[in-house]
Amino acid sequence: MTDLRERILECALDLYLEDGPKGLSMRHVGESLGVSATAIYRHYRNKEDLLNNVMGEAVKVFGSYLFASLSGKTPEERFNRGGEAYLNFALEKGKYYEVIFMAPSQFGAAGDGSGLPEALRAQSMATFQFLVDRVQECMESGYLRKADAQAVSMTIWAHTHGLVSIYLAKKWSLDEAGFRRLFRESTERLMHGLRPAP
Amino acid sequence: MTDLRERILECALDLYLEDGPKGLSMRHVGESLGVSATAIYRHYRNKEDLLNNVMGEAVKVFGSYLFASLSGKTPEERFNRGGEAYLNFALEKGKYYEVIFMAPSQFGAAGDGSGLPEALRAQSMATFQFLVDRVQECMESGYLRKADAQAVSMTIWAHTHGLVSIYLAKKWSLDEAGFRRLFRESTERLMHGLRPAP
DNA sequence: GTCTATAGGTGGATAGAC
DNA sequence: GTCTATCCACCTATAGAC
Repeated sequence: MTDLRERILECALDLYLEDGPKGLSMRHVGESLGVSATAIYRHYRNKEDLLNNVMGEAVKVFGSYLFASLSGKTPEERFNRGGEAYLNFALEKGKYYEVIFMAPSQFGAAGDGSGLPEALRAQSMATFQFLVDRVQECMESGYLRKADAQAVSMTIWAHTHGLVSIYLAKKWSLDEAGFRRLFRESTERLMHGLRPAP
Repeated sequence: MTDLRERILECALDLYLEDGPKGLSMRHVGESLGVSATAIYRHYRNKEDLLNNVMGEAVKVFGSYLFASLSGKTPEERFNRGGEAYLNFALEKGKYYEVIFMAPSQFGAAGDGSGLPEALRAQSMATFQFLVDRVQECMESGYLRKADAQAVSMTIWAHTHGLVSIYLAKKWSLDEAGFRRLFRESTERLMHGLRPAP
């Protein structure tokens, strides 16, 4: 039996994604786990604290995926490993992906000053800067055609996020293997236009 | 003073996007509009009916945007007008865009057999087929390089949806004019790699 | 068509027993 | 640490007056 604290986090994530912040209920979490609702308060101060921990965990896990790709030896390798890390995170931790990148505009902000939506925004920006850095060094190494690295990064991120979010929203009937193939082919199609002319 | 029925729909849309299906409350809608909650039941059977009407309206409006682009005389024109229609819909009816294309995986399905999430899925598929048709005829006319029209369409939709959804989630600090420019430039960058070699 | 009153349900959070 | 009991707030929906 894993730690109750962790199981609460997992269950809260599911409820949050099903019905939004208002759909996450301490009682329901408790029922799902076979404990009373009040037991949760020994592990999390209140509902807001629980929700913040869900989002914080998502951000932490995503960071660990992306960070690993920095071990690549060349700009190309770091770029490609970064892309794979992003894909792996999306497929292995799809629910965390939804929390970080697919929440509707106001979703959960609630104006309560909890400050976590701000952390999510910061996370997105840091992720984007990571991509810009990879693109920049690939332009210097000649792997990508020289251009505005920021603008090219936007194109790449848009394409990547678009693929992943449409897949996670189940708007394509594809299994995971099929999606991995689509992801690679589509990315290759895009990158083909971004590399130096032969 | 516009029709109360319409104002209810608008208000319900806002509440839905802020807090999800559970965050939409008849009482709150009523308060926002200065009427009692029960007044709403003269216009909508119940909460589910109200929510279904919100989504149905979104789908209807989107269809009207897209349909207009069919008036183009050539494949290129229909393709480009379709892209503009999509962008205009996203910018002029951003909240409807979120309802149709940005709802998290389970959001609102609720297993209640209401059948509307199914209609949304159908709408996405119809939209995608519309794009495939445009791409197909552009390949035949020579505007696009011949290739698997379905696969190329996925790349294009992913890029387009990615741009729009990141913008609507306010993950880029851009005003509308800036985003329109970004959209055009980024699309041009992508299309450049999809057109026949000179 | 819109109101008030009301029934019946769900939810957050605390107090205090064990 | 987890429970039961409890309080109060908010929700959907209906009945019936106006």
